[in-house]
Amino acid sequence: MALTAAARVSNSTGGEGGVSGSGNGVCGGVREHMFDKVVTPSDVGKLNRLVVPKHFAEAHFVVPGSGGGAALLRFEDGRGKGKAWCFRFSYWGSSQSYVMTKGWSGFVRDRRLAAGDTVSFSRAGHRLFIDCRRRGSASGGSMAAAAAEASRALDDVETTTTRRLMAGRRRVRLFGVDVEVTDEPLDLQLGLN
Amino acid sequence: MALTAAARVSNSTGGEGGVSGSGNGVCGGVREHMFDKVVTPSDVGKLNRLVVPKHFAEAHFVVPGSGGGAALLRFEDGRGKGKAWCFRFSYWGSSQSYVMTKGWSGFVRDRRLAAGDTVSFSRAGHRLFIDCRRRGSASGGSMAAAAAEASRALDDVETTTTRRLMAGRRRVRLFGVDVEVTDEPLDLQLGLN
DNA sequence: ACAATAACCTGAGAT
DNA sequence: GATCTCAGGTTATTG
Repeated sequence: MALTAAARVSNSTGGEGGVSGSGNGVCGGVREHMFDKVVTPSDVGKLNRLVVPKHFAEAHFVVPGSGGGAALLRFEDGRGKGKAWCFRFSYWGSSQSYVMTKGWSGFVRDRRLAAGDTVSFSRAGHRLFIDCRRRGSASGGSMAAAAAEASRALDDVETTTTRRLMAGRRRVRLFGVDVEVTDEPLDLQLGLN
Repeated sequence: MALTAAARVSNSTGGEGGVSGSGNGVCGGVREHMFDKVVTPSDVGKLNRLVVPKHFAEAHFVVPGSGGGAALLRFEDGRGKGKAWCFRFSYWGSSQSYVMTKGWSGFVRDRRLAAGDTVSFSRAGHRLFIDCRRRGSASGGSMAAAAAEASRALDDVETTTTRRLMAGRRRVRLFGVDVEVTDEPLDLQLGLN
């Protein structure tokens, strides 16, 4: 029952599940799209939290069984301005949903995020990125709208079928690599901005 | 980073800052006012906690540097009925504030404390007292309203001017005496009622 | 299950 | 304007 289950990347990788550390420097030259979400009024309102659809959360961030621990995730600004955002990512058992809490409202303010806009999450290796676009605007990212939609649907199927199997595992995967769970506060492990 | 920093009274007193152990028994014949607080709706609501203004907390209860530890404090009923209340006194790092938690709601219920009422903390040596009065009522205690006001103002000046100097000290003062910090749970040191 | 406790977070106002 | 404080929220844990 670790309250803050910090995730430290280990080298005990098994099967890597993406593009990483191939031809480029350390890792993370290739930017791959993870998922989009059209934000709701609640996501940009006074609740100060973004609900991350469960299938996306479990597919891309963390697998249940990690103790419901929280994580401080750092997302670089997708526009490449060097700016970064740290969000607290956790699971709310009461509502059975994954959320970004601390830090989220800052992003909403800064980027003037409004209901109907789309937030887009992507990564390059272990580097995470966040970006957004106005409602009604074209995808504009690395993926066409149709493809994104297809990908989302695929995610849905995949996660719903595997969720039960995954639940209860002790192993933790974060961003496609094996991680170990510790009790140390995350602030010491992931630098805040 | 001790979570529960217990305070044990030692005899290494330096300059004592009040009236104590003069002509009466052991100590604590003279009742001196510490501070008042007009309680907010939150203080008497379902949050079950009393926010203790930082300058009062640091001036009268504990000095930062003790590790943010919690303490179980025993307050005798100011009306002298032999009744006593034990409150958990601690620091909430997230909101940077001192609070009374466990036990507080019992006092609120028993004394029918309502928003706008005033809680008054005083002491006689090491014996702590708590009392309250209805909103709009005169001071009514052992001290005239004017005197209480003056005392309060003095407290204000003292604490605001010395706060910066006090912050970061290693020494700990509790109720006017030097104390040493331990990691033992306080429940073993201060008896509950 | 529920209530009490503990901890965390943030906006607004004061300094 | 940046920092500090705190009222009022929230979730989480415990019994």
